Amino acid sequence: MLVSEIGEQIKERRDTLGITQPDLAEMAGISVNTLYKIETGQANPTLKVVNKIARVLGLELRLATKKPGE
Amino acid sequence: MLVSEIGEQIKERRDTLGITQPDLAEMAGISVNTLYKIETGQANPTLKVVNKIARVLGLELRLATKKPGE
DNA sequence: TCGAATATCACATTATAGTGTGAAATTGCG
DNA sequence: CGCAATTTCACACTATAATGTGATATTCGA
Repeated sequence: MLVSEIGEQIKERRDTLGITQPDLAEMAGISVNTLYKIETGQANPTLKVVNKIARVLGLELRLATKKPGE
Repeated sequence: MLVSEIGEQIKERRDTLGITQPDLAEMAGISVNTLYKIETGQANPTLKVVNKIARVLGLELRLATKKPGE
């Protein structure tokens, strides 16, 4: 999964939950700046930061075996 | 998924494939130092680095919806 | 058991992720 | 339309991930 795709997914999920960037950033304990950059694919975040965001969004980072088709 | 768990999973997979740290590092285009730290849970890697390693190991980073049980 | 391969570790340096500030766009609702 | 909330953005600064080097441990097969 590309970094930019992770960003899109985060934005999608955030919109679904009706949360603003400042609110999600606050809840995740990161800066709005960082969140904005991640969502727009301008960042290469660390696992910790992605995990913080994921937890708030009810998502989870996984390292899964890649199947040929996907 | 915790950072340390990602490291364990990477080491497991690497051992399964019978690849050495230097070889995996070389194939992934990162330093042995970085790989070692990730495997031993001493690092907080970026998505790019994890992706590089995952590709070589036939793994894939996913942001999945977390289910209540897990 | 001895030696080569491999893994662990410390340390200094470089590259870059993350923050803070403040301002400009954009969106959306009254 | 106006106005407030939200998002996008630039810039300088700080924190830290990643590298390079070299040395020490550990593993493991001949």
